[in-house]
Amino acid sequence: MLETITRMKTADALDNAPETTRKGDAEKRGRKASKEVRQLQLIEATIDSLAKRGYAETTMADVADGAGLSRGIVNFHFESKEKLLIATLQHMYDEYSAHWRTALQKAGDDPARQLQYLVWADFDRSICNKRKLAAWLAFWGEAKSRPTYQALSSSRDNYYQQVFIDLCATLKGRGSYAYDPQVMALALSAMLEGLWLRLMMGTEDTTRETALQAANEFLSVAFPKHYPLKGAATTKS
Amino acid sequence: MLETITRMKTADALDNAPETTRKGDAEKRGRKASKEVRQLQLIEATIDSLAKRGYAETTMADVADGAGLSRGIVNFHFESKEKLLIATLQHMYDEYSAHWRTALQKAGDDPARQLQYLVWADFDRSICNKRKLAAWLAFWGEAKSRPTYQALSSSRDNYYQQVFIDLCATLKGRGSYAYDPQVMALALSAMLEGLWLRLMMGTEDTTRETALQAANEFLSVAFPKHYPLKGAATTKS
DNA sequence: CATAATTTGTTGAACATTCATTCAATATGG
DNA sequence: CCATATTGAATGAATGTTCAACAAATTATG
Repeated sequence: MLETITRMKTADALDNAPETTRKGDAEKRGRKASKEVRQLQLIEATIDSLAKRGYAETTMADVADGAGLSRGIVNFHFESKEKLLIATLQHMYDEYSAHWRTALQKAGDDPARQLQYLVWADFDRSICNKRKLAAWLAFWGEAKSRPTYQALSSSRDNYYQQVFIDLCATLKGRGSYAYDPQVMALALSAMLEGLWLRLMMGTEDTTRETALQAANEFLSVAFPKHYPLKGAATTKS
Repeated sequence: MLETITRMKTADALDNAPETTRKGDAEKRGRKASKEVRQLQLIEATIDSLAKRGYAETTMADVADGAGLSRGIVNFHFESKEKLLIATLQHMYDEYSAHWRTALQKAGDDPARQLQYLVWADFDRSICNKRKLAAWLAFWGEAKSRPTYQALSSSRDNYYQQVFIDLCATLKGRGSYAYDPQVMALALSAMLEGLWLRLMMGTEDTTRETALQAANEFLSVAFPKHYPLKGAATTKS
C-alpha cells in the first residue's frame, strides 16, 4: 500500500519529468477530444512552457504549439491568458493537496508515522520533479504582485500547516519535548519548502535524495524519541 | 558593535521598506549626478518595480518613472533591459554577501556564536524587508530558465554553504553530536531559505519575529549543548 | 436510415496594444 | 566650445485577443 509514497529511487537527482505519459494523453489529437481532456492538455502544455521558459516568457503561442494546436484555441477553452494560468495553478494546487491527504491517510494512526509520510510525500516523484517544481517557482515569483494567485500559490495552505502543528503537539505530549508546537511546525515546514526551493533552483549539492536525508535529520534531532522510524529506510523502501 | 545585527524590533512583521532613505538619494535629481549615483538610482527603482509589479510586469518605463527620469535614460546607462536586471541582481547579491561576511566577523571566534550571528544576519532588517524579499523572489522565479541569472540568484552561494558545513562540523566535534555536518548544514540553510520564502509570500503566520524564533528553535534542537546562546535574547538585543 | 440543419470545436489571419530600443535634438557642466 | 548626459518622439517587434470561415460531431427531419 505504500507504493506511491515510498517509491523513490536512490538513483539520480530529479527526473526531467514524466514526458511520456503526457504525450500519451495528447495523442487523442486529430479532431475529437472532450472539453475536459483538451483543457487538461492545454494546462499540461502551460506547465511545460512555464518550466522551460519561465513565467515572463510563457506565451499563448508557445502553449498552443506545445499542445500541437492552433493559436486561437486557448482563448476558446480558457477565456484569456490570465484565466489559463489560474486554471493551471489550481490544477497543481489540487494535485498537491490530494497527494498529501492520501499520504496522511495511508500512514494510519501513529502520529510519528503520519509526519514521516507527509515528509516522504513532499519528495515523491509524482509531485517533486523538475518540471513541476519549475512551474511552482514561476508562479511563486509572480504571486506577491498578483492577488489572484496568492491563495493558491502556497500549495501548502493553512490547513496543511495546522496538520503539522497538531502533529508536533501530539508528539510533544508523547515524548515530553520542550518546544512550542507552533514554532517547531513552522521550522519544519519552512525547511521542507526550502529544500524544494533548492531542488527548483538546481543547486548542485541538493538532490531529491540529499533533501530527504536533511528532512529526516531534522526529524531525528527534533523528535529524537520517535525517529528514525522503525523499519523505515531513509531513502528507499 | 552588534547594532547592525541585533537591532531587530519585536514590533511588527516586515517593515514596508526604507523608502525614505532611497528618496533621499534620489534627491540629487536636477541634472547632475555622477554616473555611479545615477546607476544606483536606477537599480533602486528597478527593485521597487520588481517588488511592486513582479518580474513579468516590470517595464523600462516603470523604472524610469520610478526614478523620475525620462524613458530613454535606462538604455543610456545600462545597455538593455536585460543588463539592467543583471546589474540589479548583482547589486543585491553583493549586498547580501557583504552583510553576512560582516556578521561573521563581528561574531568573533566562537563557532556557536558565529552560527547565531549568521542566523541573525539573515533576518536583519537591512536585508530582510518586504521590498528586497519580493525582488529576490521575482528573480528566483526566472532564474531556472535564464542561465545568466543562475550564478547570482541563489544569494547564498557555495562558499556560504561551506561556512555552514564547517560550523556544523566544528560544533559536532565540540558537542559530540551524531549528525553528518553536510546534511545538517543543508537542513539548516534550507530552513532559513524556507523562512525567507514564507516572509516573501506574506504567509500570515510568519513574521520576521516568528521566523527568527523558528530558526532558533532549530539551533536548540540540533545543537542542544550550545543553544540558546548565553546572554542572547531570542528576538531583541 | 439517409440527409439536412445545427451546434460545437478549430483554424489562422487581422487587429490593437504594449514595450524595448533607437536616435536626433537639446541641455548641462567643465 | 566640447564631451557628456538627458529627453521624448518614432520605430519595429512581440504578443494577446478577436473573428469570420471552416470542419466535425450531434441532432432533427423526412
